[in-house]
Amino acid sequence: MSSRTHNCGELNKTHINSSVTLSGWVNSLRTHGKIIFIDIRDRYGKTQIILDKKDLINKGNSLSNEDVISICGKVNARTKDFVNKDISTGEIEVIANELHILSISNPLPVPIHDREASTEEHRLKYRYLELRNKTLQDNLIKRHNAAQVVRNFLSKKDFIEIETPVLMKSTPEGARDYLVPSRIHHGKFYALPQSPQMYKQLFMISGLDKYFQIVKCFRDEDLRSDRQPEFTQIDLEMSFVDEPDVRNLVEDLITTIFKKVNNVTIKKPFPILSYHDSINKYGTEKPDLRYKMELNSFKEFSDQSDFKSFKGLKYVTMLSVDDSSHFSRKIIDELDDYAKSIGAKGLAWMKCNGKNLEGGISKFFNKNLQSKIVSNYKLKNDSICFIIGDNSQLALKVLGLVRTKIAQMLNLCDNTIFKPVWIVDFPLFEWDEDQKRFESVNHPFTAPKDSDMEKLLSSPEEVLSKGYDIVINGYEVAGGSIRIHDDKMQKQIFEIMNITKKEINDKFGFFIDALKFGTPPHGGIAFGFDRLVMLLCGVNNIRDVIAFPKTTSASALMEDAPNTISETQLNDLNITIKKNEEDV
RNA sequence: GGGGUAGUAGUUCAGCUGGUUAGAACGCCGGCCUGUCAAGCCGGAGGUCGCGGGUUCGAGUCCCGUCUAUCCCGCCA
Repeated sequence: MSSRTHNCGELNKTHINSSVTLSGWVNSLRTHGKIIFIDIRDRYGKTQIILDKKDLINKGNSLSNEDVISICGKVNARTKDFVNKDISTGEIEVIANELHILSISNPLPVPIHDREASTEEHRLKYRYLELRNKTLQDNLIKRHNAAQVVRNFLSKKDFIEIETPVLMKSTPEGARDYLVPSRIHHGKFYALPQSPQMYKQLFMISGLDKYFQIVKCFRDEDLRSDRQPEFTQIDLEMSFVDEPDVRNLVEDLITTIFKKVNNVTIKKPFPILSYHDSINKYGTEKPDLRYKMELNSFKEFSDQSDFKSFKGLKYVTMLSVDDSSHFSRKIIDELDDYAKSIGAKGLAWMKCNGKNLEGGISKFFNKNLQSKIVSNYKLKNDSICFIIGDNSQLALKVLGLVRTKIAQMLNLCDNTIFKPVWIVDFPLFEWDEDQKRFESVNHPFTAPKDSDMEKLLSSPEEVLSKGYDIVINGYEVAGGSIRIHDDKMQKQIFEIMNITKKEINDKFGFFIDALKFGTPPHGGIAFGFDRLVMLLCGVNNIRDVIAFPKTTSASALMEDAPNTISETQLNDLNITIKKNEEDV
């Protein structure tokens, strides 16, 4: 009775006069007294059903949207005037002989066909209903397709997918771990993996020279529109490779995914940008190259001006935009507020009027200096310059974010265009002022550049790494490195990071031991799979490509997680919950 | 931890400088209707204005606090 001969999206002229059974949801209902139209829907499409027999009409009058029904009937050609070009089955309709009501739906708390017409709070609470929405279903189908392409592509290249533990050891470096208390070992905890980093390197030591996995990872940090606490990586590692080998493979993989899933051709090889250049030209290590608008050092000119706020500052950077007509005083003020909200002292500006500058801080620059600026930066007539100065790289960072904001304002972000870029030559370490020690920029297993080995002890801050990120349209889509495969070097890196011998031994001893038993040179990369799917779907929110996402406070509104647990459960784990001061 | 935005019917919103009984659309319930496809027409039900304080003769509206969602900064090796 509830079986179906066809889905709701496949009937067409070739099926005319056949007897069919369709099952699905009542998408909409149009009652006309002696005839009722029902659009029946499943994930494949919609089909119009006709009820014109008395007993069926009685039954049909009791239906409402989202009831689940099954109908048997005959496929009928629609006359020309009644063809519906908007749906795949629009040339036919099914005249019902039988109508079975399989399930009655309550009125819905969220509309299904218009996702915008409902707050996210509601949509997440009733996510299973929102997932009836076609766009969201299409996103999940695209996600599936991308995963299939990855598995096929890598399998053909002799990679094998191996699962790694989800309950692992907590390590001190990196993001905050999600922790799982042990029942058997009171007072001890497992950590959920931030990535399977050490396991995949151990596979290389095992001789499983090409590994990959599509795997959930967990980081207990605050969320963003492109960041969830649990997320999926395409993780891969290979032996006997150097940077170009990994880059070639990854470029092949990415172009294959975009071709097969979206039928988009991306040119190879991808451009390569050093970390240093990326920061100086775009103020970020994840530049969006769909638009140009590069940052320029302005220090040379600001130092000569009478503008005291900028004089002698270490970083003064300038961004020029061609058409100043988009920038009313109100818009400039908004950009200024934005720059201030993210840490700048302010956003200075000047407009180019032929050979001279006007408005904003232009009065602090004499005419001679003004024309030098115009010719030096080849400023176009009617362009506008935005300038930020600071004694730290914050100036670059903020102007980089202003650049992104302006691009959004000017609609320069076309989601059907994909501009990948490799970011390379990262520093190996950065100085952590709070902890007064060096920390890894990537992770502590990243190899230093061969040419920088001598500087490792004398000036660690100058050492570059064999790390690489791939950025597409301003999203960090993948990151990886060539790893250290020498135990002494690995130990040395931990020592430079001022991790005590005991801690190295406790946390990483097993791993450094493993490196001693014949470790091939190896390297790899991990993709943020959710972000990749975001790009494929043309959306800018990670929740739109995850079936059951978390909110920005890391809770699940539908099932209400996280939740409190019973005394019994706590007792099993030998855990007591501390009372807040206010509660006492 | 910090900043911005939002919270009024099942849903999305309106509600002016504080002033009778808080409105609309969609949805829901009842009725009419043989060609609609966001069907149409008539009628009806539906509200602790997120929560807690305060100011006031009077608060959806003003003030303070708080919660939730969202965007951003910090954070995310």
